[in-house]
Amino acid sequence: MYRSHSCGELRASHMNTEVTLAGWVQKTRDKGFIIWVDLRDRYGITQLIFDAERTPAQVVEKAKTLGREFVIQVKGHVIERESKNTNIPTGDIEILVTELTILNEAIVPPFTIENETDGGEDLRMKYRYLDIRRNPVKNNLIFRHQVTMQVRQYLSDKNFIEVETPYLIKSTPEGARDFVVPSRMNEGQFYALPQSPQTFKQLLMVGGMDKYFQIVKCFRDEDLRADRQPEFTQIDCEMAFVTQEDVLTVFEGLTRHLLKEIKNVDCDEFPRITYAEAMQTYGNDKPDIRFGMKFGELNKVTQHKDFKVFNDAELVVGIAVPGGASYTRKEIDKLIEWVKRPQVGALGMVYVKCNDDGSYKSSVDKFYNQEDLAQWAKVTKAQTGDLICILSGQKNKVRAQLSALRMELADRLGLRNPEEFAPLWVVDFPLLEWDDETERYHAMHHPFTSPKPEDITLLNSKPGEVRANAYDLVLNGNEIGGGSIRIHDTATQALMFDYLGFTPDEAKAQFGFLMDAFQYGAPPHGGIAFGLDRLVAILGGQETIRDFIAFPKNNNGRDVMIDAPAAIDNDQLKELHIQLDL
RNA sequence: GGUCUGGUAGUUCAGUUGGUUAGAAUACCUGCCUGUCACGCAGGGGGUCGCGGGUUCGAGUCCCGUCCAGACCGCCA
Repeated sequence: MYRSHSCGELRASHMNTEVTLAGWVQKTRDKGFIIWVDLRDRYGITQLIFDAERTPAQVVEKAKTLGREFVIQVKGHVIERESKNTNIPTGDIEILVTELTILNEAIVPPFTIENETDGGEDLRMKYRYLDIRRNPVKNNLIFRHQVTMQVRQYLSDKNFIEVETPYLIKSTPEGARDFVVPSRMNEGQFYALPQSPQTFKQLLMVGGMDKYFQIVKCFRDEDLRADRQPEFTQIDCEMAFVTQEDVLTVFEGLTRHLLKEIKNVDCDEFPRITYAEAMQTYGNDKPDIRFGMKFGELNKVTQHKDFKVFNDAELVVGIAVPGGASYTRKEIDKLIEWVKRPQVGALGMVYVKCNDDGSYKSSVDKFYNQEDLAQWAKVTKAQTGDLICILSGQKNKVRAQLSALRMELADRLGLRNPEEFAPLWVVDFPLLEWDDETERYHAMHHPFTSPKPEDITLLNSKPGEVRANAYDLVLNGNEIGGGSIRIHDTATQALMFDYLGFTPDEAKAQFGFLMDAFQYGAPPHGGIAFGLDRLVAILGGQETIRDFIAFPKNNNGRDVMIDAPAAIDNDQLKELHIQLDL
């Protein structure tokens, strides 16, 4: 045994006992007559003392050679500190060392192993094993473990069983780009890594495993973001013999359980809004409802004047910014510049100051009088002291732009408190989505999502208006889960594939196994998948998922620590029958 | 594929209209210090200013290209 106790557990009650500790040297403080060493492990820090009067001389000499991150083992007695440190749990005691063993020396680390490190992002990623020694990253990984344990606990208690599905599967053209793995034994053929275990969990339903879940890696070869990694983890769930209501109930329960167990937050029943409402009210299908600033559509109250910009616009829509009337002209100009950036893409912004004296001052006073502006304030629910920001143009674009502005302003106003949690369901997503590039409809969720029965007749006339039995769970402006009731009969599935532009042969080649399975008694089923990395990050109060992943990839999908991806040698390529064309 | 921001000591950063020997903090090394815990004090070492080209008497600074990192748009059923 290298140690009798951890570096986090000794207290005054252990006084005078002999202990053996092992860990890393966090810091040495050499006062000449006494050397203190902070010894660190996963559990905490314990202060060691090497005292010229009480410690053997050769031990003191050895202590003088210790550097940061040396791995050492010490034997000694727990003694009371003369001056205590109330900042750490072990602050009442220290270890008077009698034996010191250097288990391994360490070169000077490239950044400090402290809560507030001096290391930048890329350096920390390159030496991630050192970064993990720091409390913020270490605690995030422990936090993630606690969340996954609670998920397993809850679902297992509800009679779900965890089943593993394969990682080497078949590529499909729908959806994200696949990561692809060449097969040595099958010349010229490739596996694909799953974007999700979707078809397998449906086949498990056909197999009678009526409540399934899996905490599973998924892979998508798309560009990264702060909240997107090429390999990520889903809590993947599916149930048979359920309606949408059943699924929402179970997973609202799971989410409530996690908020209670992990954050000690009690939630009321989650609000539900339709996709159409979300788009109209927040310009976004994953609204952050911790704050207001709801959209007010102003077409009716802006027409019939000479302001051509608004008259010609498909949508004129505004939000009331709390306290914004006090912004200076310069601040508002900056805001206008912000919405005109290419990332947002607005052509301009009209604003109205709701002055304290009840009057209004707008950038379009030339066209609108005080009564008009009062109407606008009413529609956007602007109060005295607010600033109304108005964008106009093509409906979908304007909604996206104003949504971006709403989120930005909320950030600036501190309305997005990471310790506040506002979950909601967004339901009734459209089944299909028009894609300008390919000039056809795509499945908005995936091709196995069932249309609402009452909307099926619209498939031929107004395909864009067909609603699906699809839903997202949204938390603080992030989609943390999404799912649907699936198609479970061959005929409807064939109809969907036909609609999505598959010929019967293509559908058979790619999803024949699923269509076949449906012929052998597929139960009605549906499910949901949560993005675990994102969920954990949000519960942990952060926007970026990287520090909740032990070994994440950088912006370009690289692991800078192991330097992957990398070229492989010609023998390997030859064995795989692959020729590079670079 | 695109937009924006950044790249200067081990590290985090400052560096004025282009002008002497490129600075600070921290880390590191040496010495001192009778209770430290962000210890303190004194001293020291440490730089291809990402890379390549250009403008100029002169470039960390200006221009072009390129690489790297981060955020975002496209993309992510």
